Amino acid sequence: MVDQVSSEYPMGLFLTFGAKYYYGALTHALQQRKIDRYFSILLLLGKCKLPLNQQDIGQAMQVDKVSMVRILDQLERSDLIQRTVNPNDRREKWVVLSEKGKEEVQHIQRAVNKINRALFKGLDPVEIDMFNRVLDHMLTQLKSMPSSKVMVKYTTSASADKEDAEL
Amino acid sequence: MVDQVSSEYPMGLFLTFGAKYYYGALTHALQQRKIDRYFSILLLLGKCKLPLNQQDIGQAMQVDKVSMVRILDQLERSDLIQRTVNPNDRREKWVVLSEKGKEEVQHIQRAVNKINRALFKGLDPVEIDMFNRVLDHMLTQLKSMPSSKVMVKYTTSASADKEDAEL
DNA sequence: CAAATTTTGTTAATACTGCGAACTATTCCT
DNA sequence: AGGAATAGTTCGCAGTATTAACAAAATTTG
Repeated sequence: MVDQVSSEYPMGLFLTFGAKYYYGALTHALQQRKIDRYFSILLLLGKCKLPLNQQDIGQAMQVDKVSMVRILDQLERSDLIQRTVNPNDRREKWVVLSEKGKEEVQHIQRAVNKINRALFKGLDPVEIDMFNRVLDHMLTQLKSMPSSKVMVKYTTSASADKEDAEL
Repeated sequence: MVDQVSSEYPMGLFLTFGAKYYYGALTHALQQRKIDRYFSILLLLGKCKLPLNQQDIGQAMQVDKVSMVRILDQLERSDLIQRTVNPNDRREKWVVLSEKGKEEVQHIQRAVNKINRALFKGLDPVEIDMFNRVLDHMLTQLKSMPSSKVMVKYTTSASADKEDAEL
């Protein structure tokens, strides 16, 4: 890995590394559970009070509607979510967590909290706060730039884990 | 998009968003050039004084050796790199930029510099420095955690660009 | 020195994901 | 009422990560 964050390389490279390692760690932390993907979607559903339709979720997660169908099919097959037709607009389907889904979200949230804390271990709260604000600023700047579509896909493979260690 | 960086969600989600937007912007900035992928690999080849073999590159970029073959096949077909057998160890192939590759790297580097600067526009240099150090710290922490393999894939599609704007 | 093991690069087969196009059902618009 | 827009779906394509197996070369080991 390009061993240090440097302005000579695309910042996106280091963000990619971070994302990759992050989901690797999160998947590892949750490998005893059934769920191994779509953590953020489940968290979103757990947090949102208002019912969300499929495209709401897609927009929040930056996933196109076709992929969203496939993802929700999987989550529905795993009994983690349910789809119900919005009676006020019968084109829409509301997506809600099942009981089992709510259960899983608890575990996901705990793992996320743990890893998020571990990320910043040893840093000053001021630094953490500044990091979050700068990252926010970066995202805002990036969104304002002209852009070509880029897909980012995450897939996990159960094999080939690194040996265990303490979070 | 989950509208603000928050510790309630996996940090990896925001890193993913950033990476996605970043490469979208970079691809857009370079769409007049032939090359639309593997920017970081080309930059690495441009910066490294010592010759690199395929697995060196893979390790630096966190890409497995099979994928690296395919990527380098593409870059070689596009005349951006050349592979030569290391005479001291004839299993290895050294990967070097072609003349055309060196030319492209100039453009890539300019675009990267421009976008990296734009990311941080309006921020204090102290903040930028702190951001980089915290990101570095995060990567170090993440690498020390137990992990399952996670792939990150980037693909670009020329269509469906956002309308142009100033960098 | 010869045989076994390791390392580097490669190919083949499989699986998954994002995308565009086309389609249905429903709602909105005029 | 009729046409346009919207939400979700299906299908087929393209691109990529993974595993397994393999060849060639180098290293280790007995």
